[in-house]
Amino acid sequence: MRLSRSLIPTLKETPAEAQIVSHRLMLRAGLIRQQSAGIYAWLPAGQRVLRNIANIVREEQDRAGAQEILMPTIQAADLWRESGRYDAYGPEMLRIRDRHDREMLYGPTNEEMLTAIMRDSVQSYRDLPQMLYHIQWKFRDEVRPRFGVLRGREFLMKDGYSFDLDYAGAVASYRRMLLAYMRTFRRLGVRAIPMRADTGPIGGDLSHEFHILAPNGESGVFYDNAFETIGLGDDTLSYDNQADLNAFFEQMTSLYAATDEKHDTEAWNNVPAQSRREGRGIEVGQIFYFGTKYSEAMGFSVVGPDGSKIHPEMGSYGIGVSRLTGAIIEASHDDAGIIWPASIAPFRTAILNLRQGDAITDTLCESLHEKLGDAALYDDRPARAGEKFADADLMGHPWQLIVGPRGAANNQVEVKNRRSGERTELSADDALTKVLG
RNA sequence: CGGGGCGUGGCGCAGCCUGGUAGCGCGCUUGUUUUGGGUACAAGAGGCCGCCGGUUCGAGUCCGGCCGCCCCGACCA
Repeated sequence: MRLSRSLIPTLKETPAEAQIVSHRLMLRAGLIRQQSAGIYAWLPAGQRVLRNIANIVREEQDRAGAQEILMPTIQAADLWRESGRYDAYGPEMLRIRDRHDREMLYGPTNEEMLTAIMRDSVQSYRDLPQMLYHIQWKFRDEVRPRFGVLRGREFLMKDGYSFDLDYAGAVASYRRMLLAYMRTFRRLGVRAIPMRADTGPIGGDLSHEFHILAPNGESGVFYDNAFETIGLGDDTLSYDNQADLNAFFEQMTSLYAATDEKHDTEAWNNVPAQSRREGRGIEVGQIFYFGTKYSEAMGFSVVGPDGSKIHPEMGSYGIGVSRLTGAIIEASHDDAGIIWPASIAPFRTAILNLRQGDAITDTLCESLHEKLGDAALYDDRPARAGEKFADADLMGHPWQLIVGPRGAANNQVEVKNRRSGERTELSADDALTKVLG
């Protein structure tokens, strides 16, 4: 893509409303623009990041055997009356009336809807287990939206739901998702730590929050530093092997990790002092088991092999897709701007033409652009070198191909790695190889 | 929801106290210049001063109401 033809409006100065670094950088790098408090438009570069994150989430959900569906953003109030949550939910739910004065709402989540769908479609124990998910915009009318997309009112979310015949099945689904989540975060280029979370009235140990470590995190976190070195769901594990899933679950949950809310001083003291780590974390996902809460309340049952009625055991699995965008920036940036992990960067490579209008430089840049295709952003603006450097660093492309007239005359370009800052003079072909590798 | 603050060109801000033709920096346009980390000079374009009402000969400025946005706290993915 050519920068001269793109809507990527970078800003030299920080808009006054943005306080924390990810919000500032998202505005300055031209990823988003605010429309209302906690509601954002995603501009081309931002949309690419969002799409990249969503695609990785989708691929890992599919790999774990979940099926993608798509549910509406607008739901009928009556659905929520069935579970009793219409009255219980409070002012965070955005309630709307249509032209016929019917009560509707902009969904904050979809347990009711999916339970109703299952109720209408699944009658036999033979049809279970099932695991479904959707990636959808949701809305919670936060009292006080802030921190840009980290605490927005409208947000893009992956929500998954499992339906099993019994508790053992629900546990198996839960463990499967734990592995899927660790694989997802690993591919996103961040280290997320599963922390024991509040299970509320359900009880048990089947609720975990996934936190990315970042200085601006909303929660204080305590964890065993083994999480900084162990493999987090590598490919040797198989979803088809329950022993693998159990062992992985055991490994993830036996190490200490908790937010300040669930911090247990006694257990903490059992962690060797040199392994204790304290910091702050941003929650980017949560998984939990909630049993038959909705299947009972909404009358969803299947017939068992002996003719008995079984209310399926359910679990819910969320990942904040739009929130991850901000969270990853919080965890990966420097004074100059964003440092994108390659897997989700809007553009893997930027081509910086330092002498727009110079025939040799132009030709080399065009050729690089053609070979790299859509994964590259070609800065073909008639701007000064300094501006191009600053914008490229701000936007955070993992690689920069810096093409100036001196080098171009010898078919040489400079390759800069955004994260390490390392620069290398290479032939055009070698540069391409390096960037594509 | 309690407490605090702010709305003036695309962005950052001054002007308001003490009413009298709306300003600065950045960005934008054109030209010259410069040419590897936001160059210099010149000439331009661009503003229902958040909205409504009041006071006044006259309101960005004073008064009232409303709307929007931000920060701290409580709350929350």
